[in-house]
Amino acid sequence: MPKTAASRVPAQIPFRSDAAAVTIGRLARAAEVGVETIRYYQRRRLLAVPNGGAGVRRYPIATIDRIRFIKRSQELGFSLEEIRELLCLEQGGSRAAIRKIAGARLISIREKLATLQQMEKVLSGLLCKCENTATAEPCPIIGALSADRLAARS
Amino acid sequence: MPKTAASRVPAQIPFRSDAAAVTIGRLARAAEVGVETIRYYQRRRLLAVPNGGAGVRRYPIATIDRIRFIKRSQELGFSLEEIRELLCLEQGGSRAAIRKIAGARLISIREKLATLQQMEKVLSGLLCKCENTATAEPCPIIGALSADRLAARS
DNA sequence: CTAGGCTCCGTACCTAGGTACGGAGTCAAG
DNA sequence: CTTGACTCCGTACCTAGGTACGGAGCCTAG
Repeated sequence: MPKTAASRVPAQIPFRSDAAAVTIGRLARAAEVGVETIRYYQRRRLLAVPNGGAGVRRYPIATIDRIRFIKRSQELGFSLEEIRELLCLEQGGSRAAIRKIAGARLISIREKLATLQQMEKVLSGLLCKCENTATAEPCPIIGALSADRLAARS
Repeated sequence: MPKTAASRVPAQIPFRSDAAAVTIGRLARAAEVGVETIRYYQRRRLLAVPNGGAGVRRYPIATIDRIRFIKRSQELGFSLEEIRELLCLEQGGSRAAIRKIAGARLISIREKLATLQQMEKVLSGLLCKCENTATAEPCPIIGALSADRLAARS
């Protein structure tokens, strides 16, 4: 059996074991993020720095869930600042405040969608036109980009 | 009549007038970008630095069109690096090379669209569920973010 | 006891697309 | 000739979300 990270886990946490706590490296592996990422989240105040000021810090295992919460929130498009607010509201949460953050994010997602859909429409139209134009002709894509304004319709 | 930028235009460019040329400030106002943006495009090699090494540079008025080309290309999602390539291909262009750049950009736009559409679906579903849940219940949005994985269906 | 692995901490670096600043030079009008 | 606007040039800064580095301290197995 190789000396992996998992096999090096001691049977009991040696000293000052406040209800199952791990070092930052172990936490990072468990949550599948980098150690630097955890420190970064601490600087951004998404994660607390454990109270003990001296020596190696110990993190409660619940921190793993907190990091996973962050990652899942990012998948929905939330910024770290928004996630910080969501984490504040998580306990005893004001449902209205949570809906407000999520609603704002939804609006911005829809705005980005509209922008991208417009880009997609124009660009696919231009590509199509370029493919159906004689090789001797000037490129319709370059032509459109050189024109006074981009045409939305092919 | 106020002493605007336009009114300060001399009737004739005073000296070394190579077929109508302007200073960077005038160019920036004409193309509706900042002076710093033009310098930035020079550093990124999207715009040439005029040949004369000494004193104040003069830019051919065709540079205005070049800057507008850049701006319109950005509206279609092209990066500055891609735009630099498009500008190289603009003259005597290989149509196939242009299509290749545009096609790659179209693919990445469609990928972003798919990601955003997924986000939109999940988030709008969660918001809807949150609005239709009793106030006493725990927030379904927080619940979903705390769950093992985000549900794609409401 | 020593080697190694890990942690702590600050700082710098990365992408992308700029924006801001400051000192020195230039240029044209009054 | 002076003043004020502009230009040149390098460098630093910004957002967002991290990643990388390096020296010093800690901790544990052998």
